[in-house]
Amino acid sequence: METITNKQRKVNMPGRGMMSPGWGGKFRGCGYRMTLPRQAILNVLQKTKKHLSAEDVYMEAHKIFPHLGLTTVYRTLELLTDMGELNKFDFGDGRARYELMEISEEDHHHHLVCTKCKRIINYSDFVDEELEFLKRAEKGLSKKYNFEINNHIIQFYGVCDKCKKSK
Amino acid sequence: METITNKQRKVNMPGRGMMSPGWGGKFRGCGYRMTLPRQAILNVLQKTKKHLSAEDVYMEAHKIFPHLGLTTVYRTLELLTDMGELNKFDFGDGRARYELMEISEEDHHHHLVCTKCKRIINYSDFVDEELEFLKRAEKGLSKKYNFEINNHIIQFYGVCDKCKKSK
DNA sequence: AAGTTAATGAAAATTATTTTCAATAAAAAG
DNA sequence: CTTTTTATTGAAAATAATTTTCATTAACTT
Repeated sequence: METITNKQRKVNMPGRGMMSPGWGGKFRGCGYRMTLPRQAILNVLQKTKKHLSAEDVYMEAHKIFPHLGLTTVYRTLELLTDMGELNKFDFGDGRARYELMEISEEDHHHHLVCTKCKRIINYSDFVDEELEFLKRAEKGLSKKYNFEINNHIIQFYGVCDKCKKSK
Repeated sequence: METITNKQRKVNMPGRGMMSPGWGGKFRGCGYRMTLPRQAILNVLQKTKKHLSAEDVYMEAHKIFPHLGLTTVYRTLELLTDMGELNKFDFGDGRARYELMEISEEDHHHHLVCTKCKRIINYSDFVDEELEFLKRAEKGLSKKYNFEINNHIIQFYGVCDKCKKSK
């Protein structure tokens, strides 16, 4: 596990493999700056397929950039969410959970949430018919309510296989 | 605004008009008891079409049953949610919001959430095609993952009419 | 009417998240 | 490359929603 220090800054800057290019531009395009803490946080978000909480992100990013503070994690997650680059979820366990858009998009899925054990199952079945439905709904809704739709969430709640068996 | 006192208990018990019959039975069927605080809370939930927070419910129910405590509101809302009688939502404003299943069902709708002003628009368009999609998804998912689906959430996030205009 | 036990409310505790503010470091300017 | 500007940072304190504790009360049972 390599850590990022200030001296290594240029080596680890976007476009050199550690990071998909473009993040710096995205930030700067919105008037923000690309910083080491933000890089570390993005690295963590890009490497996982899990739904991390702010604390989870902090623990992981802290390994790469030890000086990182939890506050900065919260701020960065909020920023990315506002920029539309990050999906924020509530699975009912009392903390927000996050997933990069980038990842949701290349692997379009929704969630089955077990209300007993809080397990999350990603599913990507029915994507075709779902996209069909979503496309029409979005078009119709944005017209009728003059509402600009940027994102959507579909979640099913119920009892998972394991919890059904352990009853 | 009438308040409920202990002396009025029998008068106000379910089945006498203040309350749709059956709540007492539902509670007892699950091993719980029908109590005055719960009646007051249910009254509030049944009278509104808004998405109330725990605090909202407390303020309203407190008018009917002044001895009520906020803790009891939280407990009752959790209980009803676990019983599958109440939908719990997170619209991103830092507090949970609730809506009786009873009401969601008789007026099936989903939500447009404005990420700028947090306004919630209920919509019930596309319900037919949606039901079609949901029915198939639920059947397929419950078979493939052996997941018992009890509920679902669909939310669209974006910018509402007013916020678009005030840009 | 008395007994059993779930439910209650006040206060304290917990916990995720936000705010404050002086110090730091990106990007811009010279 | 140095200086300037200003966004960003992290530690600590503050906030606010929700949960827990525990002695008391009141639903339902007998």
